[in-house]
Amino acid sequence: MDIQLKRGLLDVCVLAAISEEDSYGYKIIKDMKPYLVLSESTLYTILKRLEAAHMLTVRSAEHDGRLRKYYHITPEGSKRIAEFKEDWKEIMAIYRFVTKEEQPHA
Amino acid sequence: MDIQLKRGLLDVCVLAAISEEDSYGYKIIKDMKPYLVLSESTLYTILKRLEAAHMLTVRSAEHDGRLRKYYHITPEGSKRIAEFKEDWKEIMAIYRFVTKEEQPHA
DNA sequence: GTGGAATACATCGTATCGCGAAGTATTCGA
DNA sequence: TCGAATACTTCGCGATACGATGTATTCCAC
Repeated sequence: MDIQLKRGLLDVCVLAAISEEDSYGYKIIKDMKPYLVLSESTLYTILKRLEAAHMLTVRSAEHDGRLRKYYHITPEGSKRIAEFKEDWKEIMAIYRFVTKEEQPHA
Repeated sequence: MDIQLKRGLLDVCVLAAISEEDSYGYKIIKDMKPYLVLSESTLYTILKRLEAAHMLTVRSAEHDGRLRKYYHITPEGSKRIAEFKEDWKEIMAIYRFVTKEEQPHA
C-alpha cells in the first residue's frame, strides 16, 4: 500500500491499539499487523511522539526478567481518536471527488 | 484537518482534478479548494513529481498574453487512481479497527 | 492613469516523518 | 548450543508539505 496513505492513520491506529487495554511495543505491532504493517523504529518514534503530546503515558514493568514498557491512553488520546472520526467525513468527501462518485456537478 | 491525513490524498486528488479535462495550476487549486486546501508551492511540487512519474504531461499555452501550463493525465495517471481505489479497501479496514466498528473480536 | 488585487508560475529552506540498519539483551525451543 | 523470538533503542536518509519570497501580467475600482 502507498506509504503516504498510511501516514495519517498511523498515530491514531497506535492509539486504537492501546485504547481497550494497556499494551507494549511488540504486541502493538502484532495487533496492528493484519491492518497495517509498521517497523519497530517507526512504532517507537510514534510512541514517543504521542507521549510528548500527552496522548499516552508510559509505565515500565518487568515480565519474565525482561523489561516491558506498557502504554496507557489518556483522555487526550481518546479525544484524538474522536477528532479523527470527525475528519473522516472530509476524507470521504475527498474520496468521492477522486473516484467521481455522486459528484454534484461543480 | 490533520496534515498527515491529507498526504496520501494529495497526489491522487490532483490527478482527479485534471482527469476530466486538462487544467492548469491556479484552476486546480480552486477546483480542489472545497475538498482540500493546498498552497501553490505544494501544488507545483506535486505536479513536477507526477510529471517525473509519467502520470501527467505538460503543455504550455498562451492565454491573454500570459503563459499557462496545461496538465494532461496519462494512462499511468489513471492507473494510479485505480490503484487508489484498491488501496481504499485496506484503508476502510483500518478505519474500522480505529473506530472499533464491527471488529471480529481478535 | 494608478495602484492593488487577482492570476500564474517558480524556487528555497525548514520541519516532520517513516523506516532501514544496526545494536543490546533476554528467553525459549529444537 | 545456537538461532529464533521477544523487547527496546538510536542514527541517518529520503520524501514531502508548506511558508516565504520573487517575478510578471491583467483587470478593475477609484
